[in-house]
Amino acid sequence: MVKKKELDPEVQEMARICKALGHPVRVYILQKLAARNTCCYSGDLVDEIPVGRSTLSQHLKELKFAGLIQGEIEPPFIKYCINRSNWEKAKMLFEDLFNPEMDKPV
Amino acid sequence: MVKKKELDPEVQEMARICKALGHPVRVYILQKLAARNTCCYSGDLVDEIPVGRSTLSQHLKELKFAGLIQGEIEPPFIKYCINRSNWEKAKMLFEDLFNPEMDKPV
DNA sequence: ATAACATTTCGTATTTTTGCGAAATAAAGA
DNA sequence: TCTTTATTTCGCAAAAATACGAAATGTTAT
Repeated sequence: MVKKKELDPEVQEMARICKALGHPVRVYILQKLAARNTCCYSGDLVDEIPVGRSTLSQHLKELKFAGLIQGEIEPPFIKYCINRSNWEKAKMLFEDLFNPEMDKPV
Repeated sequence: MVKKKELDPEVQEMARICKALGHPVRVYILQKLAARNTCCYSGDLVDEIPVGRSTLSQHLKELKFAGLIQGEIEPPFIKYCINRSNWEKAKMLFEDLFNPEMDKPV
């Protein structure tokens, strides 16, 4: 009898990351940062994304809290970029999900 | 001036999939189905997951709606398994996100 | 037909997420 | 110091997600 009361921490972590990715604005930001391997500024993003400044700020905050991006102050801006180490961890989690070893016990 | 009013459909799709993955129970189910390349039944799952039957049913419904799983009736049960074609599509979306071509235009 | 079983839908309550504008913060320049 | 600029926090409202038990649905077995 596998009467679990809580799900595996790895499962929790995966869900946490996916939740952070679960909004078009946040996907857009991550896609941009990941693809160009560069950084961006809140002020630039607000011209490309259909949300107000404060809302965008909240999305950035969430991505930061989830560990997927990091921001450093570069006056007069705040420069955001991918948090590489966590990004790699997330990448591996997704790779495990989509390319699992098929020989697990029943 | 790239004054977008709506984000790219691909971005929307990605967010939709991530949202479906953004809950521990749903991650658990998908992980199980993907890893063992097999099917499962609502009645079995309810013993491993700390939620009630109706709640589990809703999560399954959401995964089905998102296209990630499919259910077929196999009386007296309903057998759920991965929707392989959509699963491959999702896999590719994540691969693109994590392994982007770095030579995109600025 | 009716009883038993597996699962879903319904109604509802609680919590979380999303979004905005106004006000706050912080730093740079006049 | 007083603006200006860039961004965040606050306070709030609206919408969506989560969870549950009760009732409904549909199927199999008696």
